[in-house]
Amino acid sequence: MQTVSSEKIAEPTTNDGPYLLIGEVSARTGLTQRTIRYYEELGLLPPPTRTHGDFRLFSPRDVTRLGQVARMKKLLGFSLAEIREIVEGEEVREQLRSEYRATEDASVRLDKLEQALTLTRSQLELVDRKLAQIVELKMELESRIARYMRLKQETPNTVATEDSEDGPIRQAKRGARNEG
Amino acid sequence: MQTVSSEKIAEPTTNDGPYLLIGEVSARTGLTQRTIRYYEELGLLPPPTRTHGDFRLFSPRDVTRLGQVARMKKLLGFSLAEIREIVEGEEVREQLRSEYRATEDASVRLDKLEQALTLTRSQLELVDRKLAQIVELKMELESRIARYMRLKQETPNTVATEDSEDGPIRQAKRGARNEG
DNA sequence: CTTAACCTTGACGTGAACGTGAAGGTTAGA
DNA sequence: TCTAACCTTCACGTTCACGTCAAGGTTAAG
Repeated sequence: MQTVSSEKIAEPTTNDGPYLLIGEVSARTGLTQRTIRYYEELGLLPPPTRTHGDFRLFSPRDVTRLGQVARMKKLLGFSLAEIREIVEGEEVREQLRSEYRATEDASVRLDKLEQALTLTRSQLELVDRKLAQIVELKMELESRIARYMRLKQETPNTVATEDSEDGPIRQAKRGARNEG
Repeated sequence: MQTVSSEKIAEPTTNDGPYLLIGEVSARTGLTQRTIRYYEELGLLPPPTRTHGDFRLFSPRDVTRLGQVARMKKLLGFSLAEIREIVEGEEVREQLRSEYRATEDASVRLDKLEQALTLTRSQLELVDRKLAQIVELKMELESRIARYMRLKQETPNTVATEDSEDGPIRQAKRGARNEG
């Protein structure tokens, strides 16, 4: 479809990889073309390479990155500005990677690895903080549930499981919908 | 201070609690007055009682609720519309609670408890889903860290075994006219 | 060469979630 | 009673995160 095959391009920049046009990237990531361009505009994505006609060519790495950004936004609820900060770290990480690959010097490589580790760990820490807060919320709900269960057991048992479905509780009944 | 003491109110709805004016609520929750009114407008908060001069009087429960809403938004990244759905469940829960307390009938009480349980469980499920997704993200970061650690250990004696599918990344070749 | 299906950059529109006055009423204290 | 500090309801403004044309260039195929 919109992958860029080697010889078809008049004189592209790089045509030996599975580079994608924006339409295909959009289809694969679920993001709209507008959104993708917007993310690039905000610096959430490194400027992709272009064909000589200025069509954007997205590397697999770019696509992965877009997925990361989308998830950050959806899962962590971060603003795009916050995500950019995180992702700028990612930039550095790739920079480190290329520096790593550019040398044979083991000590330099170790240094780069160490820096990449530090970076990734700080990203992880960010996620962990969110996680902890959500776990807290989860525990509150669980203790509430436990309280209900306790009350249920303490309530003297009668034989009736009859349905008295009148009154304003109909909403609650409706609220208990089926699960998938 | 903006707490409302009992006798000062001309003829409010309920004046035996530590009811607060919006300014104080704002100070305690960190939300602006505008935001609080907006949340009420959206139905995220039950309409608070009023003084005879129409000043809003927030119950401690209202304040708690505002805190919950704020956390939902911040932590889960939900839209206010989504939060309203969750919080409507909370409304029902309180309704159930008052109905529970209004009866001595054990079977009715069990029924109410059952409904409250169902409701809270569905809320918990929502939180759990988010949690699971974030854990996934966390694990990715951790595996990345693990990879770095592995590389670190392998580095002293080996050279360039690891190879991903990305080629050398060149920058855009023909200048886009609008680029800085 | 022609054409359809892509793509490009503007540029204006939109909904959500508030911010920011404006104009005026309420409350507590002197 | 008077006033400062609150509060009220409009109502328009703003930022974010895109949506949606519009006008025109590029690419692949016939």
